[in-house]
Amino acid sequence: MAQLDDQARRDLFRGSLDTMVLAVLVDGPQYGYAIQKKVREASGQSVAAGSLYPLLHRLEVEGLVTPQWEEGKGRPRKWYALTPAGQARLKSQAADWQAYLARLQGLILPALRRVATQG
Amino acid sequence: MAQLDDQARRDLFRGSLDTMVLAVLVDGPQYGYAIQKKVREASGQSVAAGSLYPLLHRLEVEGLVTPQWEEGKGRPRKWYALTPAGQARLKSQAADWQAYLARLQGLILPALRRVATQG
DNA sequence: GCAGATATATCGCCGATCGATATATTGGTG
DNA sequence: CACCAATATATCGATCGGCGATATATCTGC
Repeated sequence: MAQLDDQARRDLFRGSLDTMVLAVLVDGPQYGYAIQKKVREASGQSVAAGSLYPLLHRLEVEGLVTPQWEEGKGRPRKWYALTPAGQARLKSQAADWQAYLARLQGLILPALRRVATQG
Repeated sequence: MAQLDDQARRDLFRGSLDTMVLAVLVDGPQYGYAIQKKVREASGQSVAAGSLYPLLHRLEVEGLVTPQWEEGKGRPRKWYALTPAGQARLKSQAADWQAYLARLQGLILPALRRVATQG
């Protein structure tokens, strides 16, 4: 992927970051820092800590995830687990996302082909 | 597609509306109201006029589209044509979008399958 | 005359994402 | 020991795009 300018990178995540985080949690509880790395690996884009932690707080307030502090060595970790409501949300949100993508592809893919032959 | 709440619709568009509008213009110049309808048909989501017209002005300021007033019966129409810069932008932006999508699918599709079997 | 579709435009509000910053612990290097 | 990088969570203000509301104007049909 080409290097995106700041605004484009910002806007790419909009609409999909919530879903990505919920999707990461399907395989079991994760803590913020690990989620950040997983999202980065999956998307190829860095998520700012200033985006992720407020997002996790929002998901918690909505009852989609539940936190669990882990005391141990180093800075304590806050593990987040998907609630049943979170699973339901992921299901509908990811389904909506798929439907939206399918429609967009019907517009963008032909446009890409046309512009490739023109310019 | 299920009915998206306001915030979800806002965020979905935020990362793709520019690209959609540029894609619509690949097939030739269009005026705002017609673009609005085409985007609605393509995406299944309504674009607010208060989103579209400022967006067209931004694209114009960036030199990605050029306007042309059409005098005639009824309210005059402002036709927008894709510039070479606009074509180039569409090309790179749509390509970035494709790459990003491909990566996301690798995360979200397995998650959807897992959550479907769980709950 | 009046409602509704067509058509463009602007305004202030909202909120997600960001970079910067703070805080704290651990491990490695000089 | 001092210092830095990585790990780890958190908050703040700035930014900026999409939104609903509103304004304006023309045409058609009732």
